[in-house]
Amino acid sequence: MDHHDEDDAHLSSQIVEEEDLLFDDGPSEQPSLDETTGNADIDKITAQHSDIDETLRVRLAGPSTSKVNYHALQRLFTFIEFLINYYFPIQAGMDSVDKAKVNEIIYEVSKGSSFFENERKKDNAVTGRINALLSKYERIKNDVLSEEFIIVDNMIEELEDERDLNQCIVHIDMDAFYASVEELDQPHLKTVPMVSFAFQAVGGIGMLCTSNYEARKFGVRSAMPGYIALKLCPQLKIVPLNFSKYREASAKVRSVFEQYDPHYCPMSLDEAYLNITEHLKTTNKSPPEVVVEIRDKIFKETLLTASAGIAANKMLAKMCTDVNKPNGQFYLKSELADIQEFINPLSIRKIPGVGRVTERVLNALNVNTCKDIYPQRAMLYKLLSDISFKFLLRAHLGIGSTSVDSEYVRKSISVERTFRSLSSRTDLYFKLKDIAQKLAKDLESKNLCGKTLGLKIKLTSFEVRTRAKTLPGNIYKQEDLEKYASQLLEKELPVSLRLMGIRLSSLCSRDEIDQKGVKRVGICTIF
DNA sequence: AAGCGAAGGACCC
DNA sequence: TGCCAGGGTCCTTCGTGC
Repeated sequence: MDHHDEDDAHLSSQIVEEEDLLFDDGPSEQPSLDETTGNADIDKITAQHSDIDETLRVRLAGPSTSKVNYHALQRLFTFIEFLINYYFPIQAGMDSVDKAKVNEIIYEVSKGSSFFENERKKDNAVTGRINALLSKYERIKNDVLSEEFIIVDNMIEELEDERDLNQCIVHIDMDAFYASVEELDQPHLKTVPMVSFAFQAVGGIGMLCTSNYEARKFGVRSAMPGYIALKLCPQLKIVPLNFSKYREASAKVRSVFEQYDPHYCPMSLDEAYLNITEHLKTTNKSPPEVVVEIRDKIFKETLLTASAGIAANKMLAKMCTDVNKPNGQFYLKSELADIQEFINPLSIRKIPGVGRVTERVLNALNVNTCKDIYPQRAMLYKLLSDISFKFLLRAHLGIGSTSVDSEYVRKSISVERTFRSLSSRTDLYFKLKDIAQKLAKDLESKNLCGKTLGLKIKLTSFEVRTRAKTLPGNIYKQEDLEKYASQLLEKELPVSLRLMGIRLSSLCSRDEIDQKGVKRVGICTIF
């Protein structure tokens, strides 16, 4: 019916509804021990408490020399950070959890697995990146950088021109959406730890997609493998996913959004941005009053609660949603002073787009909160790429996009599947055929074809490889997908895989091409 | 010199 | 027993070829 329906196909494929917070602070944050402890073997950490305590005492005593070895300091820092996370992790929604025990269990269960080893490898790579940055930093840290300060300050002036304080943007996020929908149908689930699952690719109960608040008390979260969740909470009630129900609930929620902003932008089944500037002109209500009204309507329609953030742009609105979650909202006035006051104390991790890795990198450069960006701006300008630096600067200034619209242009389409480890040629090609078939079906339903074909494989070791080939013309048929993907796979053999995927990009509508797969170009576009 | 394709990652939901 | 998804976007780096 309305333009939003077209998005449903891609949005409904979204499985995980929440951020994967737990594992961020788990064993993937592998420490690299400093020279005194020899190597980076995490297994020794629990076994060497006395050594660790010694190191910890040294660290807590502060730097005793004026000459700082940043290389060693970084390793030490990572290590201490790991220790703190390991024993006292800060995790949202886990106030009543025995955090140490949770991480202990996760660590014990994951230890030694291929996944774990791969995470360790990735983490070491990040540490290498950080060390490279730090040695660059070492070279410039005593420079005055007056030129850079001037450049950056000019940049800030330019960015200020982008600032638009005249829009009222709302970010709305449903609370524990899938779990809450399940609780509507089965009220007894409200009082017990419960999760929904999907992906039984490799047997067992697969990956969790949502958890209710009871389950979170045990440290159980979405995007956690089921067997770990059961270790954390043996009485965990597991229910199957029921997408049609979530879509139904989502449609009701969206009908409310529609009333306040016909161009609202859905980000997933349970999340959307609205621009209520126009709506505000039709009422005497203040922005927060309007949002209360929206959330009330959502509740009346669905019996589900939502949280919201109200601010001058999308970035700020999203950050505001976090403040009073669940079932709450936060209004950030569109005044420069209020925005600065709000942004400054926040951890850089709260910036949408700053994840686990970027946080580590920035922390290593002494940037922990958004406030820290400003005094370090000249150094950051020298160390980071132009794009990354401007991204950070915008975040610090609280400048973000105010464009809310539901237009969505797909750039790529793909299908990937995980399975039990496979290595025989026959098995591999059989899987490839299956995946090509699924992709061909999706292409059919969306009337798309594309020119660049990509193969993705994940080895049994969890190493991921992607191979791509841009073809002379557009393809969409299963046989073609299979043919070109096979050529790419052939070069990788022999391998033992746990995942295969095919992606098609450089897309265009099938209506726009002739029989040879060549895109038709309108004559008038040439002249 | 600019542009593009390919490969690898970070991040988001 | 057995051991961590899938669908996207965007950025960075590198290499080749006009």
